[in-house]
Amino acid sequence: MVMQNRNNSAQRRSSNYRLSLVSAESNTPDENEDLDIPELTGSGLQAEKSRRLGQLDEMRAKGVNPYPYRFDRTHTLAEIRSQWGHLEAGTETDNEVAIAGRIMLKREQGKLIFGTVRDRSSDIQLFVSKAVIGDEGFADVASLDLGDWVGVYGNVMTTRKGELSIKVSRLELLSKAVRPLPNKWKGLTDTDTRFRQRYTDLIVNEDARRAFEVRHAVISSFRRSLAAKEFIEVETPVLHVEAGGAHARPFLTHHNSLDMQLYLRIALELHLKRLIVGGMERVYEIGRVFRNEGISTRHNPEFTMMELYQAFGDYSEVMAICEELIVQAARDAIGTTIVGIADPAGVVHTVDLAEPWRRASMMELIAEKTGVETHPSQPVETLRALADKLGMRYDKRWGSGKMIEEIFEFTAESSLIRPTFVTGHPVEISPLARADRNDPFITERFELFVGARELANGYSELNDPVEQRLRFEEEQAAKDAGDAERGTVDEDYLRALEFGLPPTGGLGIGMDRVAMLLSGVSSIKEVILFPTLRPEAF
RNA sequence: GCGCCUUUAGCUCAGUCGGUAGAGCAUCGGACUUUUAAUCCGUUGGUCGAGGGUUCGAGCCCCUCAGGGCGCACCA
Repeated sequence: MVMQNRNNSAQRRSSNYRLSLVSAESNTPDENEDLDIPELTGSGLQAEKSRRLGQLDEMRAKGVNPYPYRFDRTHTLAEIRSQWGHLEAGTETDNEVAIAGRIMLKREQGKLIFGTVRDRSSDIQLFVSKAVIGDEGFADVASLDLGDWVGVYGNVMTTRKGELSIKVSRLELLSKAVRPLPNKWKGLTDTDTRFRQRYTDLIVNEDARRAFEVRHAVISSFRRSLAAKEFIEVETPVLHVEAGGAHARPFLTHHNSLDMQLYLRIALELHLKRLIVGGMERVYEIGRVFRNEGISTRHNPEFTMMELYQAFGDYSEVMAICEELIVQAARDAIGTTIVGIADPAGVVHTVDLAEPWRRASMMELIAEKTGVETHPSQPVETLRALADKLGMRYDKRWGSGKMIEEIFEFTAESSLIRPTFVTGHPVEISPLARADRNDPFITERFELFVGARELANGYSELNDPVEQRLRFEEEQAAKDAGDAERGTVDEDYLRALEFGLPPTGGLGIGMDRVAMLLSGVSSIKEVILFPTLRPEAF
C-alpha cells in the first residue's frame, strides 16, 4: 500500500511527538521501542510538522491560544464580493469587516504580503502592509502557512490593479494546519488519496467541491418538487428481516438482544407501499440502500435511492414525474437542461434534457439492433438460438423473460445515450410490477437509461394479493434453486396487500447517478463523499 | 474473481541501454511597499509500495504480495 507504508514511520513518530507534549510518562513499557525521541530537525514531512507544531508552542509561550474558541465574522466572502465587487481600482474604504477562512496562497513582497483566503462561498485577497499592521503583526502573518485557518479584521479596498482586497488591521490564527497542503498548482490527483482523504481533496480541488454542491442541489430540488406535489417524506427501516424489493445480494448483520439476523435494506419499496395501504397516498423516501455486490464506476455498495409511491396513479404517471424531477433538478443544480453525456466509448454527446424523452419497449430495441422480433411468450429455445447467434452467454435456468432482458442489455443498452424510457419488462423479471393491461406476458414497467446507465425504475404496482403471493413463491423457488439474488415470500407485505393497496404508481431513482449526470463526472466515487474502499493500514 | 495499467520527496511528475535518484510546487535563508499560480538568488528533503530473486551492480529485469485505476464478470 502506497501511503501507509511510505508514511508509517513518519506518522508513528508524529503521534509520538504529540504524546510527548502531553504526557511522555504515560508510555507503556512495550511501546517504548517505538517511542524514541522524535526528530525535531532534518527535513521532509516530519520536519515540516515539527516546525509548525513549534510555532504553536511559541504562541502558547506568549500567552496566545492557537486554537481559539470562536470568531465572529461580519461577512462571508461572497457577501463582500457582492457588496463591494464594483469598486474602482485603487479605492480605499472606511468599511471595516471581519472575515474568516483558510489561507490558500501567500505572496510576500518586502514590507507587503498578499494572501488569498477562501471560505465556503468565495475567496478574497488579503493586503497586509507592515506600516498598517505593525512589525509584530507582520511577522505573525509572515509565519502563516498555506492551509492555516484565520480570522481577519480590516477595511475593504481595491489594489491599483483593481483586485478586491481586505487591508488587514488585525489577523488571528483560528486553527493551524500542521500538515502541508498538496501542490497549489496541480492540487491532488492521486485517486486513492483523493477518496481516502476526501478532506484534502475538498480543500484543494474545486471540481470535487462542485460535484457535491450539485449533488446537494439535486436532492434539495427533488424535495421541493415533491413537496409541491404534496408528497410526504418518510423514513422506513434500514434493518430488514427480509431484504426485498429488488434483486440483489444483501449485507447481513446481527442484533444482539433479539439474537437475530437482520439484513441491510436493498430497496425502499415494500415499506413505502405498506404506507400507501395505510392511506398516506403520496409518500417518498430518500435513503441509503446497500447491495453486497461489485464496486465499479457505476456501483458503490451503499448508495442513495429516492423512491416515491402515488396512490391512484399508474406507471405512465410516475414516468412523467420522473422526467419532471430530473429536468427541474438540472435547472436548479446547474442552471441549464443542456448536458454533455459520455457514451461508453467516451464520446460526449450534447443533450437537452428538456426535450421529450424517448419511450421504447425492450422488444422494439432488440428488433432495432438485431432485426429479430422477440416476445416473452416465445419458447426459451427460440431466444437461446438468438443469443447463440449473437454470441451471448446465458444461464440455462433463465426463462424467456429473463432471456429477453439479457438480450436487450447485450444488444441495446450501451447505445441508450439520450434519456430513454425502456418499457415492456417481462413478468418473470418483475415480481412486484403489475401485468400490462394489454399483454399478460409483460408488465407496466419502465427503466430510465441515460448515458447507457440505468437511472430509474418504475411501474404500476402489483396490488392483487393472490397474484403477489404466486410471484413471491416463484421468487422463493428460484432462490431455493440457487439464485441468491432472488426474493422470498414476505408474509407481512402480503397481509398489507390483503387490506387493499389502491392502484399505485411507484418510482425509484438512483440519486448518485443523477448527481453524476448533472455534475458531468464519470465515476460514482466522485459524487459519494466517502466511497467504499479497502481499509488503509496505518 | 480475471485481464491490463499503475505505485519514485508532503504534493505534481521525470528517470534513456541495468551503473546506487532529478525537476516544479511546498519548506528553510536572502532581496523586494500593489502582487495575482508573484518574481529572483540560495537551501533542505526520497532508497524508489512491501518482500524475494537474477546480476559485479536493480527505480529499471523476473517472481510473490498489497493499494489504486480501467475493463470484464457480478450488478432487474
